[in-house]
Amino acid sequence: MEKYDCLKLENQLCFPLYACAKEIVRKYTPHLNQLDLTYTQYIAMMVLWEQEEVTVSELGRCLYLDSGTLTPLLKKLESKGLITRRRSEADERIVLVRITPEGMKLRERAAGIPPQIGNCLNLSPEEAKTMYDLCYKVLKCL
Amino acid sequence: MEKYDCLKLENQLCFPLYACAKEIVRKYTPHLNQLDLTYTQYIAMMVLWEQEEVTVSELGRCLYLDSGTLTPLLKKLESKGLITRRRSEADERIVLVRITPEGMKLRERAAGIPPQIGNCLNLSPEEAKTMYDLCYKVLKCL
DNA sequence: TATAATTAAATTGTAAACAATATAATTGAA
DNA sequence: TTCAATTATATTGTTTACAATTTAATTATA
Repeated sequence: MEKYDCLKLENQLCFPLYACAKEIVRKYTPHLNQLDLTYTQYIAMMVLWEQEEVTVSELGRCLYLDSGTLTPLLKKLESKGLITRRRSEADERIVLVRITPEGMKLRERAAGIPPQIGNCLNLSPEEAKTMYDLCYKVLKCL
Repeated sequence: MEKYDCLKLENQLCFPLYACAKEIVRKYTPHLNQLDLTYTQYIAMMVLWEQEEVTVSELGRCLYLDSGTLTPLLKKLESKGLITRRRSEADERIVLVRITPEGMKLRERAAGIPPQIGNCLNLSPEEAKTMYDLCYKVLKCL
């Protein structure tokens, strides 16, 4: 065990994780292009397909993103007519993000995507589950 | 099993992977700031600490990055004096990236970082190994 | 009640990422 | 040999990401 072994790319856990995430997102891209969505826009829509209205900060907690990322992204989704943004009347600091009927319609077409990605990952259901659990274990303790 | 279940964030494998990679990179940031490196610059340096000279495309294959990302990044590292860039004489299309003594010096300080990250991941060595293997399994089949 | 502290979003600035395209050098085929 | 394909890198344009800061609203405290 040499002094600098821990600096070898092949001994890193973070690097394959980083590369893997990046490459899977790239796999999504051609499918998402058909919906005119980027990956980040897509996961934001996922939250809204489940929950008609959320605040920007709730969305940020769900997606591990901050307002610096979300504000321009949400403006983009708004300009496409998929969501609306309005200040809460009860607390003017809060912006409420709501999905539009147009946005809800996309769900149908989006539902075809995950199975197609799943198929090309080459993992057994057990392996996928293991990976899923390990990711959340890391995320929980940051 | 409902029609849209596959669109729930909690049923995605890609999302936790994406979030996990992002959050770990964020963990690196304060340590890398002390070396005046970003994460991507850091993994590029990792390749060069192992291999004194590489072409841009070799580096891209190692890191799963293309010239659109690497060119500006390498110019940055060059401006910091950590690497040099020059065209190959045998084939003028190729750019050779070489680490400088200055760049080599950084290795010493960088060696302290991986252990600190490892400690806060909350994974057993076996879990880390499993995750590592699964990432590479996915990467291999893209 | 006045003011300090906190909170929520937005803004600014920098870097990363990549598709698409451009440029230039090299290789291959007619 | 000439010109078409290929290869390597660079450039352009868009989006992502985030730290740091700003603005505005709300809450807590003196």
